[in-house]
Amino acid sequence: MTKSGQATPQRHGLKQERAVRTYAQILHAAADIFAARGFAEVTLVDIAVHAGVTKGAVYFHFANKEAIAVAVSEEYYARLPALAEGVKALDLAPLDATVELLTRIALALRDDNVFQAAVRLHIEHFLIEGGLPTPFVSYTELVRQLLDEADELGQLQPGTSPEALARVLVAAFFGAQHISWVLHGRKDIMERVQEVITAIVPARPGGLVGSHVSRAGQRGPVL
Amino acid sequence: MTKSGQATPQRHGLKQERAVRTYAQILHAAADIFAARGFAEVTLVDIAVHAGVTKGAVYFHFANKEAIAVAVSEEYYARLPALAEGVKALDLAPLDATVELLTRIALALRDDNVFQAAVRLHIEHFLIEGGLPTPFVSYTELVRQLLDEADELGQLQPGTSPEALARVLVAAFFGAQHISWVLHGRKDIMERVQEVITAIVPARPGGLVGSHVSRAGQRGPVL
Amino acid sequence: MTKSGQATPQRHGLKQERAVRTYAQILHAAADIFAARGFAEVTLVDIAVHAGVTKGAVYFHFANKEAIAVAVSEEYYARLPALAEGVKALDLAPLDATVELLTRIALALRDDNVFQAAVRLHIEHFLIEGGLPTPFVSYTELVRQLLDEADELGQLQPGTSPEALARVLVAAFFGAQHISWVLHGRKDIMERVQEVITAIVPARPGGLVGSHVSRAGQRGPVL
Amino acid sequence: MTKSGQATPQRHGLKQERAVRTYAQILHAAADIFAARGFAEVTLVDIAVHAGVTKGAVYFHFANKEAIAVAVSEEYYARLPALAEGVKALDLAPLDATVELLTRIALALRDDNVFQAAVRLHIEHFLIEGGLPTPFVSYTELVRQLLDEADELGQLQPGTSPEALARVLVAAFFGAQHISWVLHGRKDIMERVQEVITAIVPARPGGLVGSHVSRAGQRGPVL
DNA sequence: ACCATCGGGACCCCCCGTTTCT
DNA sequence: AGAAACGGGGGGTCCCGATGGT
Repeated sequence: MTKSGQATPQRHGLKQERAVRTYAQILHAAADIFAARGFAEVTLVDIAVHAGVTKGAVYFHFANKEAIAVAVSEEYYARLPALAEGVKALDLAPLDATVELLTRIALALRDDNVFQAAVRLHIEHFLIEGGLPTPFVSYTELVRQLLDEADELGQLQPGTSPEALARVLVAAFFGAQHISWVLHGRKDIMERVQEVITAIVPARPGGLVGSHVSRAGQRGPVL
Repeated sequence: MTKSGQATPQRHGLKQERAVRTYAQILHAAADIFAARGFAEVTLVDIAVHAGVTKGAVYFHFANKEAIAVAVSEEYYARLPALAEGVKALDLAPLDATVELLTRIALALRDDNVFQAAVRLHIEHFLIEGGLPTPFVSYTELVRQLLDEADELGQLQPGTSPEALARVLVAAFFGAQHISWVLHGRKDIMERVQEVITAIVPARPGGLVGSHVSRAGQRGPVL
Repeated sequence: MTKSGQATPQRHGLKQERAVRTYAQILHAAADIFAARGFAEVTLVDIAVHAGVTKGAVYFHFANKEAIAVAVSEEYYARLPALAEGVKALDLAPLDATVELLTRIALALRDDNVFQAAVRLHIEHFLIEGGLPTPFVSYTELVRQLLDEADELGQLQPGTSPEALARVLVAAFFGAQHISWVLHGRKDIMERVQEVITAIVPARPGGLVGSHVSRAGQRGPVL
Repeated sequence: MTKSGQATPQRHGLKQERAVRTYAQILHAAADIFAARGFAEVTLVDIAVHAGVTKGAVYFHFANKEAIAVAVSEEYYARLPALAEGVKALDLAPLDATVELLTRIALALRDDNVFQAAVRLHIEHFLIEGGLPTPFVSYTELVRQLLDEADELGQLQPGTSPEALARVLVAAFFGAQHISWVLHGRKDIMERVQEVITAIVPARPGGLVGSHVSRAGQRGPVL
């Protein structure tokens, strides 16, 4: 959330740095409020007020309400690869990397309202006429690559298709976080995701479920 | 759809059978249209027109738009047990019964717009102020019971919690059908659900994935 | 302006007589206010307030603001023939009838806000997306028929085309009333129209400009 | 269009000639676009874009949107006398001069978008809060002077008031061009104006309708 | 009882003409 | 002169009662 780094580097042709600040304010205010109340129940004014600017400012930066939603969603899709890079950098075995990736995404879903907003907006994507990025595919692709590697190392059950397993894993992860959200406001998301990992990801050689790495990743009070 | 039974059990003594017909018309029109366009994008007039009645008629039978959504959802929750009974009647081994149940629900999701509408409405439940039944719990409970039985028969991996497995299964199933819907309009739902079953339900002794029963179910309509 | 007669006989399928009343109220309020301030400067709320109803009522009777304008315009085009009939009934010589017709229309423009509104709306027709009736043509046709008759009676200058003369007459009449409106709020419309008649309509045999009939038509204080 | 002269007489000492160019660009872009779409339907951005400048530039030169409209209108009123001078220079008999004047104005209305814009803006003058020059009066005055001269030469019908005839002529001319605009996009304006002249201007001694001069004028551009 | 007609009021998005910073 | 921000409605839409017909 710091100005440098992940969020809205130098989008568009925003010339003045005040504009960049305003843009980011609006985007994050929107993420906050979309995460909490969804697309339909949020008005432009809500976003503007929450961002501490006026409707006009919002209108200057975004063509319409949908454009804001799209921008939030794109911010999410811009962060995902960064997250993946972070895992890559750990140089783990593929299955451990998979677990680590899912764990980190789960954490982000619990703590980062851009993630929360993006998921919720995608759920409501039919309300948003144009142009949310297609969900799941890049995500599934990410997981599939890791499982392919694992397969080559002979770490999957024989006869298991990495592609199918990736799809199942993504589906289960998505379902688990969704159910956790609906039933308990994502309070239990880490446990539910752990269950998913345990049940679906093959046991890793010499490793317990939940490696030290992924444990380390759990900064917040998971249990 | 018979007057007695699951749907609209003698709703406040509808004397004239025309009223019953009108009620059912509205309900099914609503299911159709909710399934296709969601809650927010549907207006009372849309439902009225699609049902071939006037706004006044709708208003007579339902307090408001949400009440219609709730009624559709309740219709769904009334059908679920019936579906479960159907599986029970087959007298299958618990894991086979689980598979059968999931398969049948997937088929219903593909073919029956009450099911489709209910899932979609639940997805948008935050738009619907009051009173959609809490989702997932009865569902998860159903699966858990079957897995408990399987556990007692020693058909689960040692150390596996039936409850956790039930949650994972439900999550994966939900996620799979959702992704299938978003990406391909549920055209590939059966394959995706099969993948889920294969990856999560333990292999049944001497049984291939997809028993004759569930195969048979893949052809005809649900009931 | 009485309920019976000229205005809004039994439009649409307005079943309840309150509805008919409301419709007429809105229409006349709109005429009033359009006549005074034009299309663009009038809001739906203005009309609703002036009619003593709410926006909802307006929305029930008219699809949008333009539809109101169109209705007012149509009301005008419904009254024109009636006016022409009134002249026909006098059984005057064609040129006298022409004069009488123009005179009566001028009076209506001075006194009747449906006429005023229609003319003004037509002036702003480019603001009104769809469907104002094409102006001038039926009007010109009316005059041309009278001049044709006069021509057959040899009352036009030899070599004069009745059609062209009709066009000129209509143009001059329209121009005169417009200028009178812009410069003097139509206070001097009768004099200006009289000037037009004098200059363009050939002198009638044995008749002075401004026959007794048309004088009689001038109920208000013309001079 | 030359820098000196009719348009933009040293408007508040524009030092830079770039500014002069920009001013003219905006003015003519505005004329174009006002002529085509009227005052209300044109936005500042439309004008700015069409002129190839930014909103800021527009605001530098004009206080607000109305000021642009007023400037266009004034440009028109600055050109009218020049047009009259051109006719004067031909040294025609007064009635011929009248015809010539009307013909040239008609041509300008057909070909020059400053004229078109001005007429249209005047039509919508009620939308333009302050300060459009009062229309018709200087125009009528011009014609009246010519008809006065003709009267003194005994070229009007006895008993005809030159003033009234001027008013009728202006009214008919205005009406004709307006109707031509509304019905046929001014394609037939020359014919319609010719009809007006034929019907209202007394036949000139030894001259046919449409003198060689005005005929000549029908071909080339106005100036 | 059941349903149709009609009217009520509450927003919301969008758009735009304007200033205020650079 | 350009970039950015401002704020005020307008029209449209909708969900829903009141009121009557059948």
